[in-house]
Amino acid sequence: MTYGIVLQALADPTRRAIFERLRGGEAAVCDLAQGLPVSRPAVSQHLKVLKDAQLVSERREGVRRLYRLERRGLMALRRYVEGFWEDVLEAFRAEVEARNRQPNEEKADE
Amino acid sequence: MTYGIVLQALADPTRRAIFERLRGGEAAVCDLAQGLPVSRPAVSQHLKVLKDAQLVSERREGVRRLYRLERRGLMALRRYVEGFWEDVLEAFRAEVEARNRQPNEEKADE
DNA sequence: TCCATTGGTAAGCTTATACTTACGTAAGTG
DNA sequence: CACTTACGTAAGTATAAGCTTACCAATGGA
Repeated sequence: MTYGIVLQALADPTRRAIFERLRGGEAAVCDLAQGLPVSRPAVSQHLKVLKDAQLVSERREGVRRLYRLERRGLMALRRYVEGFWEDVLEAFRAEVEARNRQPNEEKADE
Repeated sequence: MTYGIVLQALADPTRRAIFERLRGGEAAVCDLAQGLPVSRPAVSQHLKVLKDAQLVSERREGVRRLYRLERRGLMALRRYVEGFWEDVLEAFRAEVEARNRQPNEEKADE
């Protein structure tokens, strides 16, 4: 049920840019803000959203706060997508099979 | 690059409800609207967004339009998530390994 | 202690978005 | 040919969401 907040968090392009930037390892807020077309406070706000979605975590080091990827959020999203994917594949297989069985009578029972 | 529109489409709870409802097979717009707390036109608008994201497809049958799950959109999202997931796991493994190698000198090269 | 760096938060603005009602259209039915 | 059913779209509105500037707290030198 927590994948909703994850999807919402990743829906924003700026937030995705931050998230994907952290693939390269942890980074401080000011570093993230550089290279983005938005202000540093905006980045802070985005990081809060990502953190609430458990997509990133924070670690203090002196004055700086280093953000890194956090597995939980992505894991939740992954579970959701994979589960759905299985269903879709299964439905697809069933449909193909049904079509092969009765190639000329698709609407037999309607 | 098309996963952005998919994420945005699935970010909305009502849209997710429609999407998940279609797990059970194809359904017409009016059927979808029943069981949702929004009007039928709202459902139509949501379906358009889902269709643009290639998460659903449409089929006409008489007056009705039957919507069903479409694999492309979910596939794009799946690729994105899986790729990211691999990276995260890899980073995690590398970190654990580094920690095991030098248990008392985490900040050796800083 | 004073100042610089870092970053979170508040307040306000502006745009995006999800909703509504009203309307037009296409396909079946008497 | 009316009439009904099922939908999409247009127009308008209200709330959400992302951005900005201004401000405050905490840390680390000089």
